[in-house]
Amino acid sequence: MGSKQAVRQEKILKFIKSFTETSGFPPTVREIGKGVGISSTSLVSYYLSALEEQGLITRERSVSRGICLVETERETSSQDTISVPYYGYIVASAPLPVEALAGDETVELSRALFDRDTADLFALRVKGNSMIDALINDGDLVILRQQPRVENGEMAAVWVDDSPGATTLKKVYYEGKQVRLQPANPTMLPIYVKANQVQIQGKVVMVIRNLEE
Amino acid sequence: MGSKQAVRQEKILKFIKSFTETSGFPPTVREIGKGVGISSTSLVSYYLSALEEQGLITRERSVSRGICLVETERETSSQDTISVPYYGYIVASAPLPVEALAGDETVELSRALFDRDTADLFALRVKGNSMIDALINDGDLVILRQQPRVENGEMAAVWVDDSPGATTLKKVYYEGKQVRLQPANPTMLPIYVKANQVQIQGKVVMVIRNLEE
DNA sequence: ATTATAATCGCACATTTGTTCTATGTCAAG
DNA sequence: CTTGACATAGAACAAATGTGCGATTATAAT
Repeated sequence: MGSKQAVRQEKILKFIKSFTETSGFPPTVREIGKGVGISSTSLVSYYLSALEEQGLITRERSVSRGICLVETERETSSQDTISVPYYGYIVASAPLPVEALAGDETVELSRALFDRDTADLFALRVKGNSMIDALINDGDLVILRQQPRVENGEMAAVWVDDSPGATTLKKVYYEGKQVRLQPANPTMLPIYVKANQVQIQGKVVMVIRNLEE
Repeated sequence: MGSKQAVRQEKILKFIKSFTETSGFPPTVREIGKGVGISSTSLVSYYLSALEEQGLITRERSVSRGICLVETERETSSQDTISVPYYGYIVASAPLPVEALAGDETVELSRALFDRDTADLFALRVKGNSMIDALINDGDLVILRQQPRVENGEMAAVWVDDSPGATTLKKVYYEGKQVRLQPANPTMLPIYVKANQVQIQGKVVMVIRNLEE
């Protein structure tokens, strides 16, 4: 079972992968040791031999950094990034052009971030801070799943046909003939509208805020 | 004109690429020499320096096989995910174990999301909603860049030595001998602490909220 | 407790490898 | 022809690095 050895081997594998990705070349025995908390080069070598035995890595004898990860099918075959179509900005003054700009631009995301299908996703960037009540700020990237209905309590991009004439991000609750649009921020009050006046554009599945650009 | 030097540099470049692809790690100076027909290590080093000057490769000083091809945009898109070490939760009761759990788990992210280096990034998951003032909610994944200082106004994970004894995410302003920790939410008031009482754990570069899991 | 086995460390050694310094060869411009 | 910049070797050296061995400690089985 999850013996200490197995855990460490896993740790070493991860380290090698991470190191190689960031540095451009594999780590040395000593670097691995430092990376995973082993203070003996021979022990690292010991584990490396075990990993080689298992066919998880390849080693060149007496060659510095002579370690090569054996890629698994999953990592090799299915690309681990997905391209999510980017539909531009979501503003509080116009409906979403859901079909219009299809395929124009895309946002690259790691597939590992998502559990379900990634086919019907699309992305929007938030303009203005009118959605701060949903913990969403100006410039945030919102990933949505295109669907006409959501579960109670899920956040969605909703187009309110009526007075405010705006698409916003709110938690949606179906309450009989009306719909309650609940801001994510609990200190703010909900809005009630008739069920036929709201149109679900998609369900919010992820929010990405980049502070560094 | 296609001087001999240019030809050889091209040859070296090709060799490095080919070698790296087949071996899984970059060649040594001597291997390059043998590969392109140069019998002097110093000459290879000489050309390598030239290539580095041109920005075509990256070299780590005194590191065996410390050569890294500078990837062109096209090639980059193939290996476009990075592994960010995941250091667990950030809670309001203990400092970050920044060094402790190195390499334990990782978060896979698309490199395209980042502009700068991705080497010194790490990830934390937010526990509790004590940081809702920073537009960050329970369960959010925060990507930080490990650095001891931030620019005025940037959001950082700060460890306040004093009374609250907590690590939180705040916008940091250096104001003489004291530091102003400004919540991201403009409706909340800042906290002032002495400069030597705060310790910057890292700068927040991205926030990822997954609503679907 | 005792024993056997697995884990772990420290160290020393032999290579490997990057760097540097000096010497030599090439070749075109003055 | 001389000069000087470039190109090339080669050797020498220090640092980096993989490997092997013995010793020690932990872990599990008896």
